Amino acid sequence: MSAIGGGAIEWCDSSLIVMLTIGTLAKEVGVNIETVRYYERLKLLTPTDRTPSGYRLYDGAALTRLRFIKNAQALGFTLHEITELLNLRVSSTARCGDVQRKAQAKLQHVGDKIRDLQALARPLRALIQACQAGQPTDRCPILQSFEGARRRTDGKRNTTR
Amino acid sequence: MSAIGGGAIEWCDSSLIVMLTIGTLAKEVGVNIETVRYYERLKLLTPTDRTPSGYRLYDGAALTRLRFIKNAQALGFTLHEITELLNLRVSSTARCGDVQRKAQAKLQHVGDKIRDLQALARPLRALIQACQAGQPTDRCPILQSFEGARRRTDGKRNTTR
DNA sequence: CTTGACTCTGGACTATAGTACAGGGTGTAT
DNA sequence: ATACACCCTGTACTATAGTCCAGAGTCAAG
Repeated sequence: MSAIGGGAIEWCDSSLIVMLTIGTLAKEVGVNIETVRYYERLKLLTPTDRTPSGYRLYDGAALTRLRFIKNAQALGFTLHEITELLNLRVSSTARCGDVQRKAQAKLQHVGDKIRDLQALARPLRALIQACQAGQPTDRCPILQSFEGARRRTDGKRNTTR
Repeated sequence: MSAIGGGAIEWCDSSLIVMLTIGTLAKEVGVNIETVRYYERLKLLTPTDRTPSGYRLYDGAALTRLRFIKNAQALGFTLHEITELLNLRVSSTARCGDVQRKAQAKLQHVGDKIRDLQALARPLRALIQACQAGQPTDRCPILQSFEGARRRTDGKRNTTR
């Protein structure tokens, strides 16, 4: 069916490693090939290796990373924020207090999102119930989801520009 | 301080109603004035009324609606999806089965997001703990968040084009 | 040794979600 | 009556996140 096909097999210091070409990787995750190259431009996903002729090769870690990116994106994180998330790790070089602060901020952010989504789920359930009972609910019930004080945790929309 | 100022007051069938000008509304929610006008172009937020000279006027419902839009957006919904959410209601005209199907799909979508965010929170907490214990965790721990079968609930990325 | 599916680079194009004017009118405090 | 902060329409520009394409090279099968 294809010339290079499923997974190119490489011999690498006495262990068998399956490497994927860009097309296979993209199909596996369900994204466009161009998107993968775009992420490379952004330094978000670098090929594990290249063939002598210049073809990009990706290993399982790259696959996981690409899947992570698409998932985090569906949760409302920008590619920039995803880069930050992926760089969060306690390395010998990174300052620990720094990592901890960033991780805590992200955790707060994630917690806020979860609460907001739960708030959104409630009127949706109520709407489904009202449907079953045949009661019309004209004034849109979804609107009441996020009542009360506004947090604005994420410091976007900075007017200083 | 300002010419038109806080909230214009209007007398409307024997009840006092505070109407906001576009600038006040925008400041209240923390968005740009142009954004409000942009949402109007998209038919997402129509002014409640206009002054004789053509100034847009907004009531409390418009304020709630704008806040909802900004919140839903922070949760990863597109303006198009938000329009759909806001149109979800059981009206005399809307077919109930239809509304129920859409609401159920949205609820599923919301549930998936909550689960994914919870999955993302776990390694963040683990990272903070590892930090406190002073253990380096080189291979990025966040990556393991979304392991297992991929859902792809939202039918984006349709290759038929 | 050609054919077809695949890949490369570099640049142009698109959609979404705003932002930023320009040129002009409105409203009110001094 | 004029200054100043606000509003109007319309058009152009920006950032983010892709997506498409041209022209050329690569790889495996027939």
